Amino acid sequence: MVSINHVAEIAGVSNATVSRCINDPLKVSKRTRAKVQSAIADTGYTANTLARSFRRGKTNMIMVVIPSVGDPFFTLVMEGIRAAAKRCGYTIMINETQLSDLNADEIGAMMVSRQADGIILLASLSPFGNAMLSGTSNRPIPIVIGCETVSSDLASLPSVHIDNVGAAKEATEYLISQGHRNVSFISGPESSLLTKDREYGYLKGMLASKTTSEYVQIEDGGMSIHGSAKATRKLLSQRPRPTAIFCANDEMAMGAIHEIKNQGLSVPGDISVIGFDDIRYAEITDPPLTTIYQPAEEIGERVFYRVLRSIEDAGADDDMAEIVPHKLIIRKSVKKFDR
Amino acid sequence: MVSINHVAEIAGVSNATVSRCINDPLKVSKRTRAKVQSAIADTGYTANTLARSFRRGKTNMIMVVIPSVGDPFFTLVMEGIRAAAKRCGYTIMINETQLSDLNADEIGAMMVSRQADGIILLASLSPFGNAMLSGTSNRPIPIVIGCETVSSDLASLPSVHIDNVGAAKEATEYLISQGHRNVSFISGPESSLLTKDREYGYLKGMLASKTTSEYVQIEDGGMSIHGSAKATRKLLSQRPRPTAIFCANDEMAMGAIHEIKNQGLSVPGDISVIGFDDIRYAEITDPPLTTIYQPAEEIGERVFYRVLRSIEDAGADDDMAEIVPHKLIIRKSVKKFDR
DNA sequence: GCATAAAATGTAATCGTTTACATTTGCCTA
DNA sequence: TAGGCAAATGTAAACGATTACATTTTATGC
Repeated sequence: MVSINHVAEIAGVSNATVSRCINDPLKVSKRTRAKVQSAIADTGYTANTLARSFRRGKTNMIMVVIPSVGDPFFTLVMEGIRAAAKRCGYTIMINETQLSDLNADEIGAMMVSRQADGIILLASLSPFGNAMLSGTSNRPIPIVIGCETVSSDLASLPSVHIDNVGAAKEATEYLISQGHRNVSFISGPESSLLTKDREYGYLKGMLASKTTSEYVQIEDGGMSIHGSAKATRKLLSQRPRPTAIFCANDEMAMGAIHEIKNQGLSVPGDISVIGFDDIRYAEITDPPLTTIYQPAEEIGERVFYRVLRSIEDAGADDDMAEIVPHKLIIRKSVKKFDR
Repeated sequence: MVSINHVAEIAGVSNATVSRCINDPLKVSKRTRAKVQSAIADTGYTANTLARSFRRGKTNMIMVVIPSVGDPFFTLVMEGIRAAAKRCGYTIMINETQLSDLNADEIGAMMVSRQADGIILLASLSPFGNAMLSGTSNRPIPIVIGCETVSSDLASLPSVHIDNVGAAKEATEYLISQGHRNVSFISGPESSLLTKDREYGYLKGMLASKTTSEYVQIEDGGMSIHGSAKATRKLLSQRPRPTAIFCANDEMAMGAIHEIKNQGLSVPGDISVIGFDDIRYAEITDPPLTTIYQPAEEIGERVFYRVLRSIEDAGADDDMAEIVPHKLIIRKSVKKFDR
């Protein structure tokens, strides 16, 4: 591969001049600049990014960790991140890390590998205790959590997300306001703290109502269609049967609706369903899904600027959670329950 | 940050010894190894990946370019890639590049930036002519295309995909075998060559039948739910109305089904719908979607090994297209048409 | 105990950039 | 035209790892 030195030789200047030509063209005279530029064109030279990042100690890359490519929720979050990153001259790299693999050590390793200037974590981080994460001071590179929450026991990290507890409580209260008493919740895996928050919100909502506690029922739907279908099957076999099911995300709501119909029941005729996230499929499910909207694009944008600020001014690092507003979107999957 | 030299100093050895301790521990005596290891533990040293990759001229990373995070089709492809990469000690980085932005120059820039040892392109590459791509010899790093196809006019690239033309023809023929004559096709944007192949397969299928040419009808659905809904609206307003709609992917089929129902028609009662890809939602649409299955995970695996082979043995580079088998999955969105 | 081979370690160059500092060139003014 | 200053360029030292080669230490056989 052709290096800066080849170019320098061909142009008849020193490598420093070539470097300046690229990074600070005004510092070199018009005449030499022309020479260098033609040498670059002739050789087809392109800078070795690795060498440059190494020398500069800066990659101008932000790494985004997501649990799964193919999760429709991330489309808009990424759009927000990408747009902001582009404006600021940063490149985005995505690292897909299955929820199960994700632990503090791995994230620590990423942070320390210096391959990115900052990390955006669109996933939860359960098994804490890694020193790297505990204080703002000893993090090699800044990290900000988006959408998810963070356990506050051992450590906290800067984050941008909605009030998951409040939103879930709101959804539950909506069901109750529609006359439902026997409302079940389909939850995700333990590892997702966000899901636990939503579960907690559900419990708070149920508690606030005058529902008897026997109606409070939580099944694990594993954040997947099939898991949710299975959980739904179990819920539907109970007597008395729930009249409404609240799912911790839309994907599971889709699974629940499918299973309910499969059993010959109707949504919302027999069972009402409510989801969470407002992914793009929510409006085309049959019936269209009532759900909680998250301002995904805005979260993406904010989370990026948050990382950026920490990169540019290490002192600006803080551990605050930034809460953005959510919204209950009423469609057709919930019906008044009157009996 | 603590470098290898700090560690060396603390352990009382040379940096070369520390390096050997890390990369080839058997080459250093037990006693010094212990000293070095405790020095590493004390200092919390971790190697600077950038420096290492730069020096070695190898990053052990493969970059996967996908048009959109949040496209459910990629889940399984990525799973295949990731599993294979893990086995082989490679890290996967994902670069989300919107279809519209994707051009040969950008890919060329990536190739040349040396930030990855190879590229997997899960997207098409339309505006050709970049020298970087034309011959196997002058590609800085190997690139393999997965799922998509490549225009063969100006250049060709190694690839792994199904026979899109054949599969689309098969789907069309299936509809015709069910008695349909007036079959429309909802296509994607020009930039996706894969879509064009499917369109071509549709045309071949229609041609092979005795359908009158007035029944051949193609609408652009832009690969999105809304685009497809709009295209469907247009198709449904025609007289005679199509009795079946074949969509270039499942997402668009979901949009089509939604729109058909919206108009008070039934699927498959009034209109049959067939999709493409067999994403995870295909079996829970209402009705479950008849579609073409792609062995996504296998494609991911193969495409990875293909890149790997080129990395390890530059001579092994070839421009062959590897065709994997597809399969028509019959569910409930197509009904016999008898009149 | 000595010669010799093998194992362990050290020395220093190297990868391709950037950049502080030194030097040269060009220009202007007195 | 000398002197002085600014602009342009060059020189060489980093950055942090790896590694070919040189050197030292250890082990082995007689």
